[in-house]
Amino acid sequence: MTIELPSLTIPGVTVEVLRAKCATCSMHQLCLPMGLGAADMDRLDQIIGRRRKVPRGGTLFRIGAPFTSLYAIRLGHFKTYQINADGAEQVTGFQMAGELLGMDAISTDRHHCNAMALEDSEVCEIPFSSLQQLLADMPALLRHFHRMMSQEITREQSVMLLLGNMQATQRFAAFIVNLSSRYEARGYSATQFQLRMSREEIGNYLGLTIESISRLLSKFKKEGLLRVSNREIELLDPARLKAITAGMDRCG
Amino acid sequence: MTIELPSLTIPGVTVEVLRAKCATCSMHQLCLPMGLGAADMDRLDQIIGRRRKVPRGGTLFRIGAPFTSLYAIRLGHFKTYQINADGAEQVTGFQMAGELLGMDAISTDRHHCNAMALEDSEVCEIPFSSLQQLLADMPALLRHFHRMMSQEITREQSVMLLLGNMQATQRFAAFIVNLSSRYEARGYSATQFQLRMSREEIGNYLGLTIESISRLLSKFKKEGLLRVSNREIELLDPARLKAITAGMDRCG
DNA sequence: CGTGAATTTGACTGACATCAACTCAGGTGG
DNA sequence: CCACCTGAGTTGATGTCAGTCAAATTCACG
Repeated sequence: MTIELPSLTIPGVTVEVLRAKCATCSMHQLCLPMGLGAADMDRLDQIIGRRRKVPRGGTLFRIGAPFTSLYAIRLGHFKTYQINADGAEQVTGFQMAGELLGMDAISTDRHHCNAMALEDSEVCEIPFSSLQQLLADMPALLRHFHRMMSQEITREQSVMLLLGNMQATQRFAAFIVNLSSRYEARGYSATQFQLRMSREEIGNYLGLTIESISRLLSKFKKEGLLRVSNREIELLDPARLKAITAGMDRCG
Repeated sequence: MTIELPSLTIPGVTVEVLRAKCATCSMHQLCLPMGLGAADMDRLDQIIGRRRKVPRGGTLFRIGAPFTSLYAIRLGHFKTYQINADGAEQVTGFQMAGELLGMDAISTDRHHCNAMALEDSEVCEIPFSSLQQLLADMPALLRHFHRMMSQEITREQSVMLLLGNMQATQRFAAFIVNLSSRYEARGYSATQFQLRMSREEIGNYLGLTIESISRLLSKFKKEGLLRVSNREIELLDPARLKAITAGMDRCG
């Protein structure tokens, strides 16, 4: 187990999490926050299934596929998306290393969304049946697992808020700020990072068109909020971006 | 324990659930689907805390309040809503008897949304610490609890789909169809029911204005899809409504 | 009944979508 | 090395769906 990451910001609260990771996989999200003893940690390590590489554009699981495992992202980025009855996609989230995929499939034993790698990525498979047995034995792990599912619920609620009553500018600022804080939590720069997703995917996620995203990027650039070069982004005025996110910025 | 409800439709799959309910409370959602033995059922009954009445317009819990219990709705209807940084509300869901409230609070031990009764209602308090102990002992209950949390995740994903890429007409049809199937699952009429929420609350939930909702109701009425009288609604052409929901209806 | 709140309806407006043309980056092959 | 190609992204002109504003109507309740 190696010390690695500083702290994780959960909407509203900052918790000390992700401080180390398993030797087997980067499962910060399952191993860590609850101070498991060494023996417990071993048991957890043992149920972690095979690692799996997913190439850029590759699919980790599809809607309707039987659910057997959760997936912890070791490396890379994913998007999850739903397919409407009329065939339209809706991106429901972007996931990065240290996050857990597949929790929506527990309800019916089938996946409810597709998960696609945005770049060459690697995941750890966690057979859910094994995990369940462990959960029954390890209250701390159980509690943490519940926190993770709950966190996914609150994440989605924020997206509902975003889609339901924010304007385009506010949505986009919120998106940038969210990415920024997630990279920061992982020990990366909060002000400089690469967008792993296309403008189209961002637009789809935010309920906007690709043209709108492009215009918003230009606007933010012009206003000195961002430096943009292709998918490389630098936040020049994080405070103001946060203000826009919060709807406290009326001039933009 | 009394036999009561037929079956519950989860998006995509129909599962036999909710077949009976506890004597203590109408906790279909926790007691039922996993064939608990009588002894287990007793233990579950014992941890159910006091019943609590919430009058119309009353608040069950507020954003930021410490999390101690989940709440099973015995009777009545609730709405949950978030408050934006700039004070705007966003309704994140409408809940009815047999549904569980408060799961979003597990992640940080604080509530992330407000829950307000839409009519005089009654809930059972389920102290989460007691529930956790039970979960460790009863694998079937544990599995079911996970299903419920997962179901909330998929529910929210559908709302994201709705807000992210449906048109007003489609959103509203989806809303009506969703209510209809939930009432049907509870043994009530699928074609005739009361809207417990105001036009404003519907609009807020669907990312539309109260005027738009009003116009949509009128439109559906004119097209012979609905009969509407105040908050009383009758579905005259459920099949066509479902078609609109699915985006398969281009004439509307 | 009467009063205020909720809802409906209509006219107008605006934010974002759509359509279309153009630019640019990165890869391929001559 | 450069011409070409392709797909991603940008920018501008125009259209439209739903929002805003305002007034009329209905409903709920004392």
